[in-house]
Amino acid sequence: MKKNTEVTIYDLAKKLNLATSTISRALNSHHSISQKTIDKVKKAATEMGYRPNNLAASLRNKKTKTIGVLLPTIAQPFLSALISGVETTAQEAGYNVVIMQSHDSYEEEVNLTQSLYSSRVSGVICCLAMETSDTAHFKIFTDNNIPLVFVDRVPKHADTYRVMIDNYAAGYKATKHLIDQGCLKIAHITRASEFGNIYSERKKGYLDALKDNNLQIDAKLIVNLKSVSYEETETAANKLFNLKNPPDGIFAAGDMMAIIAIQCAKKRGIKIPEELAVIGFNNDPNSRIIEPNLSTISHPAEKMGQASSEIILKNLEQSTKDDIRDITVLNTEVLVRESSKRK
Amino acid sequence: MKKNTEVTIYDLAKKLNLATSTISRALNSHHSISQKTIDKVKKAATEMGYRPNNLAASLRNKKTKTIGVLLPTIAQPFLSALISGVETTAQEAGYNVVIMQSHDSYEEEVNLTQSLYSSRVSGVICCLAMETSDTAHFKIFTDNNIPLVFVDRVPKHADTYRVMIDNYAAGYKATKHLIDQGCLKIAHITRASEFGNIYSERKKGYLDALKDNNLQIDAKLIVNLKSVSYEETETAANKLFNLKNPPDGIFAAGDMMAIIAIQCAKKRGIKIPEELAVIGFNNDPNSRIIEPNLSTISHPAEKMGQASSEIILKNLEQSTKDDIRDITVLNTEVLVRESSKRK
DNA sequence: TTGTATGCGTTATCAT
DNA sequence: ATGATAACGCATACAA
Repeated sequence: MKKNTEVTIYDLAKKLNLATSTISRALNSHHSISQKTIDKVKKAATEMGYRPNNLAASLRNKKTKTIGVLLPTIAQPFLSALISGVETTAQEAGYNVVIMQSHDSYEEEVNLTQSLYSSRVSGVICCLAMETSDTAHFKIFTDNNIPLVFVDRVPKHADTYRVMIDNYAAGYKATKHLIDQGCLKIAHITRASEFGNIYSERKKGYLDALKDNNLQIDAKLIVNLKSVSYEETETAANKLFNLKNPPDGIFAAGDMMAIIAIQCAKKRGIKIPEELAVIGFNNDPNSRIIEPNLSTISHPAEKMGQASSEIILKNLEQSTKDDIRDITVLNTEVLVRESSKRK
Repeated sequence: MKKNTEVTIYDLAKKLNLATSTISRALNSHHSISQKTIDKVKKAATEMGYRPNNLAASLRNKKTKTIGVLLPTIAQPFLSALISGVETTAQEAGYNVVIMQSHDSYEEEVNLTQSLYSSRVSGVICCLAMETSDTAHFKIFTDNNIPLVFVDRVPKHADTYRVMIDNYAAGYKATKHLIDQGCLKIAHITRASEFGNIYSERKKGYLDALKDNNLQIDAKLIVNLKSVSYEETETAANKLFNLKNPPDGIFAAGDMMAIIAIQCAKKRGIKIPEELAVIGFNNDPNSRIIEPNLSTISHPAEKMGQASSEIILKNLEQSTKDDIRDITVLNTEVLVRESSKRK
């Protein structure tokens, strides 16, 4: 039935006739304090309803034990799984996670980096907004020795940690898989992004796989979407199917795009995978619900989150400043399901 | 090229020959400071690379401008949409959001409430863990005037804000819809939860709809799942279909359960919706990908998040302590799609 | 309109 | 093993 009374270490000190410094040390089980005192203090603390004030400790210690996560949105299977990985790992280490959404806006992202800095987060994990090309606003972190990890959508040039997959190799593998199924006219549906390199890397893989297998590159078979709205994707798919020379395979840079293309094809009576083999990217839950089940590229979202957290934590725990700003590349694999399995 | 130098208001004061209090007020655009001084201070601040330290301000003000969100997991469409709503609203008001996952464990939930309290969050939004029956660990918030909102999975008895849907009415509506389609033997697949009342409310609605329409209640047609794993749900569905008297309609308390049931039925050649009409709950993205498209109950996740945030914010902004711990009930509606549309 | 002084709750340094 | 005290960066009551 305690009310507004915030119990502090002063109250404990008064009650036990000890100094605040002793109380503080006892609460932290400092080795220089006798076990007897530690027990006594902790007992009194719970009795009096003492709750440590992290704010004060953080101010004093100049470290907050919270990791800032800045990403386009939470409401996307890949990103929410990534956050989940970040959060679980951080939580185990006693760190909190604050999350901010840029909504894919450069301007919001800039503001939020300020806000993260002002909150004195111990480390930052960021998946860049679609709009972002320039990453100068992250300099504030590196300048102030705050570990920074870019994940998935990473800048091309940056002397910071990066956690990613090999998008080029994945794009190549996906395309090669379709070729192995006998596809000769493979379309590519992707997102138009001027700067983000993940889609352009996937496309590069696609192009090289075609080249390496002596397949012709047809610009009409490459579609760049401005957004992944249902309408826009559907329109694009229909345009592909209406070509004089329609595709017999589609590599979509995301599962939703692939799924919409499949739905679209089915409406037109196109047989999948016989007439059209389709492969997506990400392994969203959706990919196992669409019929036929969608072949796709696994994307270790949760693991990427964990890896990012671990880099931050390692960097924070060890005082030895290693300036290795290295790149972590996680594996992907082709998941073959019914949408592309011809043999 | 600034290094470890943290610029504080002291530095600004020294530089401009002003008192720290003047600097502080100027930075906050306090009305008692001349515009000229305000401009001068702000200019110097940006020049010197000053960044406010929220930590210090929070300690001083005894308010952190952060909202704590405690829920089972992030990686679920409904919950990530909910968080998104919380976060967007909070962000607009200049509040941060820290997120913690209980992983549906009571023990973790208890620990995390402590941790949230120690972080001195300004308010708390919580969706209870599946395991949680007793909510005494939240008393610390109400005792200390920290606004607390339970959302979706709320405790039955609690003098705190609650944001939810009318699960009873929704269950009733869903069942009534199937009855309207001519179903006579309607099964109900739900989650076994001893305490959480959302599933039991939905079931109550189901039962009452049957009664009100003079349909017999058959215990064999009611399935309580321990988890929503694919395997367990599939087994349960098959058991239903193997009954002497199999159902001609299914009301599942979640979309995934409904989807698995549909997939299972299709494998057995059961025609949907002609032989079996199915309706789910939540309106997950998945529900529009399964074929036939799944009828379901809309669940305003994003809105629930917003509403929760707004309650916290309103409570924080106004100093007038209104002790109205009221319940916000949001609307749901039946979304009729192909899986249940018979006429 | 601006300045002085103090406290928010901790932890760390230096002493005892 | 324990104590006294300063400091973290900011905001406010009070004074001028």
